[in-house]
Amino acid sequence: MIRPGKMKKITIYDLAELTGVSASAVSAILNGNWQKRRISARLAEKVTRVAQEQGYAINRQASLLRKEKSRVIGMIVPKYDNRYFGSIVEKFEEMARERGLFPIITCTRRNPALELEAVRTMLSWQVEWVIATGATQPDEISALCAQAGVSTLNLDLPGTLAPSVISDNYAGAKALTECILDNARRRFGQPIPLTFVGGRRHDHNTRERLRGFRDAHQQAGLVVSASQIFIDGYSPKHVQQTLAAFTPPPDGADGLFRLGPVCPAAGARY
Amino acid sequence: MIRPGKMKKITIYDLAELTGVSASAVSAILNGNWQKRRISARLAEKVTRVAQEQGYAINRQASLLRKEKSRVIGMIVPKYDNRYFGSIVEKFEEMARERGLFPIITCTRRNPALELEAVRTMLSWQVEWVIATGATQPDEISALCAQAGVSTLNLDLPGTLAPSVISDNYAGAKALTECILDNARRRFGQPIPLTFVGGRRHDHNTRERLRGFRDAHQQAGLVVSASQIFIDGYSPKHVQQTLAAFTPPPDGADGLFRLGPVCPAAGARY
DNA sequence: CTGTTAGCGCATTCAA
DNA sequence: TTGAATGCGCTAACAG
Repeated sequence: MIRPGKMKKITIYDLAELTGVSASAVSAILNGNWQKRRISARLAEKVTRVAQEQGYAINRQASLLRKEKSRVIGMIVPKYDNRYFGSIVEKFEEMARERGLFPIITCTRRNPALELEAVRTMLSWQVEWVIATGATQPDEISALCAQAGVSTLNLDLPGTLAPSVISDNYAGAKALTECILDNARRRFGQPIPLTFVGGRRHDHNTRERLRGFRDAHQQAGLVVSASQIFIDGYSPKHVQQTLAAFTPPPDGADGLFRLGPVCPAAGARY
Repeated sequence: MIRPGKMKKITIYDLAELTGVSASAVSAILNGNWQKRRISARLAEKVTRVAQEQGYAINRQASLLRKEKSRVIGMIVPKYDNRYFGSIVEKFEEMARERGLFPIITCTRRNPALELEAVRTMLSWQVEWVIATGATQPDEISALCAQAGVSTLNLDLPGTLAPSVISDNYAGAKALTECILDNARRRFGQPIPLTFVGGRRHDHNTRERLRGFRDAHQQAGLVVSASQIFIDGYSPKHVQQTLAAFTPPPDGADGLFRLGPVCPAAGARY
């Protein structure tokens, strides 16, 4: 078991002393601009080797303080514990790394206050961009970031102050509903209205899905009554409660499905 | 649509000028030690208000450069896109926040090189602790961190250089196997050997689960042959290939299950 | 080719 | 009660 002592962290000055070069030369070499400064390859190699040996790690704080660009990109996301957002986050991280950016991600649990706090924290870390995924208050976030000269992008839920990238929840829900209604018709000889469970009443995606659900019914000549709509949140607990209290209406509407998020990463399958 | 201009970020010096106080007083006030410096409440209130109005956000880089503790904690994790690790990450973030720590998380995809690169990056961000979750090379990570005076902890996969927190995969797999063998005996009147699919050959957890699997068979008087063991990785693709090529052995071993991770967050259910 | 210098924004002495 | 001075580690400009 290693007992990490309070060893002072090694700096470019230590490296300079160890190699007999100036600190600025060490900095240039370690940043890869040694050719620009026409430093000899032999020297560059030596410094690099010593840095390696000493386990030198640049101090990002000091480096960023001096530079004007941070190359830090932030993302807020409602949940990690979720295939949809999990894959978004994983891909985001990969893409950021590919572009030489440092991603910082915060899970904000659909909590408006937490979202803003997380964004404020990101701003204090000098992020250059913020991706707000499934944010409950995308415009508040954009406004806060704009104040600091930081660009924002909305993902999954749209806002009005920044570009938004969203799935077509309307078309997805409509296509899915049509498909199930068709199946029901084939099986039972008549169209049977379905029941809508899950989502959040003020959530853009839920509204879009509900709209698709309604339109598909209407198209099939069916009427959707309020008793077929259960919008009580996404959590399994809420849905379970809804289902426990559920009694199929007498008119035969016993088709039941839960409409969850459509996952673009996996490709939409209906 | 907001067009974020290149507005210069506001600093404590700007705030000092705006309020007619010195920068050091602003710093003290914004950090909550204004009473320690016996600054008048009225002044403190004024500075706080102006800071709010101007949307001031402390520059963490500068702040951390000056202080000796960063209160940054790092976690590496193999996958986000996974209920098990997703819930670990979410909880980790929550607990870090509760303690006033700033969590940075990196998804390393069970890639040893990526793991070390991620840890090096974390060190350059001055993390004070690193949690290595499901790391393929926990000891390399611990050594690297120890060199920088950073403490490590292994989660899910054990190491020898740092404390390790792991699930009891042996007991879990044994109990599960026993249960299925018992069911099979009840149903078919005789014990039928099972087939083990998934996992990684050099993975501690896989070995433990396999050990439990074997011991449960032995206890039931069954012999486990190599043809019953398919350890080809965790990815669905690999498992699918294995299953496609799978032909039940003639001795009746057609019981088949996939042994995945045990999820402590959800409670182990057998 | 290489070293010296001057901040980046902040927190912490120390002096007033 | 308060402000001026200092330096954290690094990079960029400039002077050799």
